[in-house]
Amino acid sequence: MVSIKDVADQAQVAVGTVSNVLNNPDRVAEKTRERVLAVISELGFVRNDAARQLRAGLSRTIGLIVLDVSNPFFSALARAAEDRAAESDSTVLLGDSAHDVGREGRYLDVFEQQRVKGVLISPVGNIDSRLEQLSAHGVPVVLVDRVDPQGRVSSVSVDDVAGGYMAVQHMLSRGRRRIAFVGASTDILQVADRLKGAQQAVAEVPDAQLEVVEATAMTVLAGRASGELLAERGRDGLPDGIFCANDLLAIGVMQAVLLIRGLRIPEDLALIGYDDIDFAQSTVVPLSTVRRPTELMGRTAVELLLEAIEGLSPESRQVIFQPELVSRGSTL
Amino acid sequence: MVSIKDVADQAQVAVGTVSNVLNNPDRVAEKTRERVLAVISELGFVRNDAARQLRAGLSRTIGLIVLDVSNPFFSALARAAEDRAAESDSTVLLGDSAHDVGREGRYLDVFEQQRVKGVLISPVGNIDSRLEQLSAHGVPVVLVDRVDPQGRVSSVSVDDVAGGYMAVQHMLSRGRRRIAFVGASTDILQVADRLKGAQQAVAEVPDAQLEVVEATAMTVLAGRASGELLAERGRDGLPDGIFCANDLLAIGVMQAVLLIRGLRIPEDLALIGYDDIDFAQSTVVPLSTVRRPTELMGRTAVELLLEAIEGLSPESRQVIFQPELVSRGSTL
DNA sequence: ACGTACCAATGAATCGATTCAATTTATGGT
DNA sequence: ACCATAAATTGAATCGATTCATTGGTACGT
Repeated sequence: MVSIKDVADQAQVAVGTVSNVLNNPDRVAEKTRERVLAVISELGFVRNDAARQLRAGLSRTIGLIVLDVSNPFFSALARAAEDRAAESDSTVLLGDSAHDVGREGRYLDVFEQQRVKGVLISPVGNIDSRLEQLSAHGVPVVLVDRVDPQGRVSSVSVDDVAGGYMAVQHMLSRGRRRIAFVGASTDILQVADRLKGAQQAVAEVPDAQLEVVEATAMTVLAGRASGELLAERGRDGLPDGIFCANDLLAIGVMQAVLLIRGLRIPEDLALIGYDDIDFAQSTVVPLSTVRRPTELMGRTAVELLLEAIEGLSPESRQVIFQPELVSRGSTL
Repeated sequence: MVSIKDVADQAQVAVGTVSNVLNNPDRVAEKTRERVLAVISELGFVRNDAARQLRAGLSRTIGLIVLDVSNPFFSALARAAEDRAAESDSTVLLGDSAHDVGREGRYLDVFEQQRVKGVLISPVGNIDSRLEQLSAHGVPVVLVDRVDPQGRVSSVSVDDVAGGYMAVQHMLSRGRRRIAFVGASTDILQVADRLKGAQQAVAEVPDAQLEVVEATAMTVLAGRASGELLAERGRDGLPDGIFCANDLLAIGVMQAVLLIRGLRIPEDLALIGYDDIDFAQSTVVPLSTVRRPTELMGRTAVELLLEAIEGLSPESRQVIFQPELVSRGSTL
């Protein structure tokens, strides 16, 4: 394996000079620099990161742990984070906890051993003890899609109450009045917030009413079941607008309403989802939905982390983004 | 920052002993070991990976670069690879090239600098020059979902010809005879292979015929367009079985056929896709499809890499997996 | 010709864990 | 009690890049 020493010998300079060619090129005379660079590519020298960061005490790496890489929200966020990190000459190590506490823990261990500069994490469950440990070791943390109730660390998240509000307000503005909310258990914070927003919107319009339909899960199949349940009532008992807590549910509802009951969307029924997954624009009737500013969140998360690393702002910051309404055929 | 030296001082032993507690616990007397472990947790000592691997010359890390983390095929593969690597006390660094040569290159650079043990890669384009460089530096490589035509490195991939064959053979065995293949340009190797398999299956049945419909892309919308084109012909010109080169296309075809033309699946038309994406089982009529053994591929890729690292088998191995038919409602 | 800056280049010390030859301590047999 | 042997412990050397005080050169002004 080629080391800086080999390069130095071959180029007839001291190791310090080679190091300067790499890190402070302007301190080295042009002739020398060229000679060294020539030797570097001739020998195929590649910097040993371990030695660098042993000396430096810190790596140029940021750890990112997401709940599910295959979730488009997280993969897009990860990409944005990587791009932003690259701009600051850092690399992102991506870990997929797959909603598993054990995997999350293993990644945190690895990250600590690697002496990452900081950690971005969308935590599985309660990470209080982990937060303690990381901060005890001086590793900055930024929460993603979650706020720290105690405000110890910075976070980026989305205002789901506003998202729920804008979804329902959109249907109300289109003249719909009998609104149904379809979502899984409100134990899930995000679902509860979206419902809260929906309630606020309905409260502002005198003759509007909101009905809550609890689905068994946040899946297409659960949505289909809820859709059938609603459609069975016949024309009169039917709501004229349905807000689903995510796009998968909405797709299920659409399948039930359209195919199994032969109703028309949006004529008989307006429908809106949440998340703007890829599929939303490919449904039979393109699905209106609420989109989170994924890329901005990824970039901002990295920026908050860099701030924390550089100790610029000692106090933590909770950045909350506003979601965006995407209006498509299902609410025309 | 707590180092092994601090632990040694506090526990009144030599640094070598602390190291042995961590790496060769049975060489240390029980009493000493306990004392050292107590100090370790008391001081919150965390091994410095940089120092370890500087000394060792090699990390305990494997680099994995996939084309798209949000693709369920790759995310499942990545998870399996991580699990397998963990069993061998290694960690996987996951990089998402997002089909971008620049990103791929950046990851390879980082991996080289980090002195990863080896690299698993699903390459974006031609990586001949990269392969040269990596092998020149002695970094073992295993290709994923791609074979090296020159057989220099090991690989894991899927027999797409067999997959195409079993999809069409399945429909033939159900009595279908007028088969259509819907796929994007056969420039894509995978599409070409699946078509080849379809042709083989049809060739084995005297009165069966195969028609090729070229879609503009491998998406739901492109599938819908192709489906409408086919359905426009009316009953007589219609095939009685459609094989789509992936599930997205099949979902599009299903939308067109079912909703826009009011045909029945599978009565009027059998339909089968490829990939077994999550959505396949949630379509209105559950979609039959062909599944690749994703987890096995991930595990095997790691195993081939470990073999190459340990230099057990100097010659490369091309492992080709057989896909599996998943029969659902759309081909009953 | 001499002194003062300034620019380039040098190379020893450093980071922290591991390794291994050397040394100390413990154990058992007679 | 003594020696042989095994077990436990020690600590200096090592990995490779960076840093920085120091040295060697060059240019310029007087």
